Amino acid sequence: MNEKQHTTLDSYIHQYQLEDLFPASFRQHMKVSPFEKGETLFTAGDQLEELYFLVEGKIKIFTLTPEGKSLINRFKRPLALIGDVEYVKGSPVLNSVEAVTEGVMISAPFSHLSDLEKEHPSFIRFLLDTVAHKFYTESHTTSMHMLYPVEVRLASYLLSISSVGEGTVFHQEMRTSNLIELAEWIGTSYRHLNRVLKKMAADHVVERTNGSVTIKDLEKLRTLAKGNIYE
Amino acid sequence: MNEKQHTTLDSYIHQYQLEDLFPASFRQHMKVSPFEKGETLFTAGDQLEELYFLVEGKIKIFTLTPEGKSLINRFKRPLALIGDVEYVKGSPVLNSVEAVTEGVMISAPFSHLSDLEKEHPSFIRFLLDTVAHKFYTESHTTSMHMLYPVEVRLASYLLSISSVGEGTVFHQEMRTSNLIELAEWIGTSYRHLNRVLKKMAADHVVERTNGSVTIKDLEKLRTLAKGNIYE
DNA sequence: AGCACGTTAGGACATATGTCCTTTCGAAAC
DNA sequence: GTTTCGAAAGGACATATGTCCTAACGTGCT
Repeated sequence: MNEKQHTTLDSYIHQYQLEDLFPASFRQHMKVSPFEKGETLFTAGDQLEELYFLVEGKIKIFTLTPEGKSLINRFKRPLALIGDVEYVKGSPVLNSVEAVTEGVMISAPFSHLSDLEKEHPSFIRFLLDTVAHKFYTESHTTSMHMLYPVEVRLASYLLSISSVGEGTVFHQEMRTSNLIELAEWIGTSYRHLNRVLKKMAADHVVERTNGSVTIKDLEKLRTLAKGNIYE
Repeated sequence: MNEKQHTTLDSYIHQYQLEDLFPASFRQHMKVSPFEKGETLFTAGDQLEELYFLVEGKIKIFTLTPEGKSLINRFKRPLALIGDVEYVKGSPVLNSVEAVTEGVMISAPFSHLSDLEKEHPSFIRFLLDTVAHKFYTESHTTSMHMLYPVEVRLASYLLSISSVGEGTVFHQEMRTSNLIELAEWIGTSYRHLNRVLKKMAADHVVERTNGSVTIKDLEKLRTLAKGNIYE
């Protein structure tokens, strides 16, 4: 590892307060890997050899069926772990991962992590916290996806991205880069998403202008979401 | 704790090889709790105080919506943990739990588990393994539920309960106690399940006699399942 | 301007799935 | 044997969602 990389690694570790997790002696095993927008980072079925930390950029985790359908499981921003479950279970990659923006990951080989576990049990606790949280949110969204129609899910999504300060409504745009992606995230077809959006627009819940969607009536949205919200 | 309970607790711990996890000194904090068939064990939103181990019987984990719909997340048989994620995250119970049969759970208070963590780090590793596995299966079934129609899910289910010895097909009955429960498990309405079953029967994939379903053509079933299988 | 391309928007139709209701059926109770 | 009751089976209809296709639109490029 060259000097530049070393410096970068340390600064990321400092930035995210990972000093306790990775003692200085361990960092020699770690790597810094930048990635480009749109790049395929991992493919379902891959056998991982390292645990990755997303420290910059945005990625999406998704499932692809043999028939070509895709379902976005979640988006991730720093600080996020990739490969934690795979490390623990020793199983192949469950979902594919793609870069939504450019970014950076730092990584540590599985082979050295088992040593780290022994010397720093806090690392196991860290993994446990991470995986438990993943399970919690996954379980929550699953129930929602299974039990409510697209309209409710869309309303929940819109609520979750509208940062509502006390009473003041900031009309926000969607965070997904486009409607196709949003459809994959909500778990429906683009066509159907469009249909539901049109209905919401007709009911003055949202407004569509120039391909962007703006929230008009937060209260109606809350009613539609039936108390559900993403994450 | 009386003598009887003590003996019972020890025998369960022995049976499931939990000796290393719970040193003798810790066992005084543990309880044995039998439960009846149909009993509601936990309700979503409860605040848990103990970690439970299912050591006998069968339970189901499910979600209830305010509208009364229910979705079965999974069935569990010994040895299974309940409350692991809640313990780690300190959050209220995510899903309701009901006893399918009578059974027994043993439990340990959260308050003492943090001590156990310090003295026996292997306990954390045990939790991590458990939660990682839960996440893995949850994620798998989620994708399947979102991406495939009921017919595929039903075929997968039937495959997963048909223990197929080399070439020999054991025509098995379903493990869910009835079709209503099966519908909740697959994530559809009873009516629709019935419809799909009828179609499968018409195609000679299964046979329905006296309310029980028998697998007739394993190969066709495999084709229908498209390589998916539960768990 | 004119073209290329990805995104947005929506019509027409097919399919998947849900809701409500009625009938049948078999086991258990009387 | 008759009654009772929950589960099985399915008809009729409504709704949710998917598929295929076409058109409009905006942005960047030539």
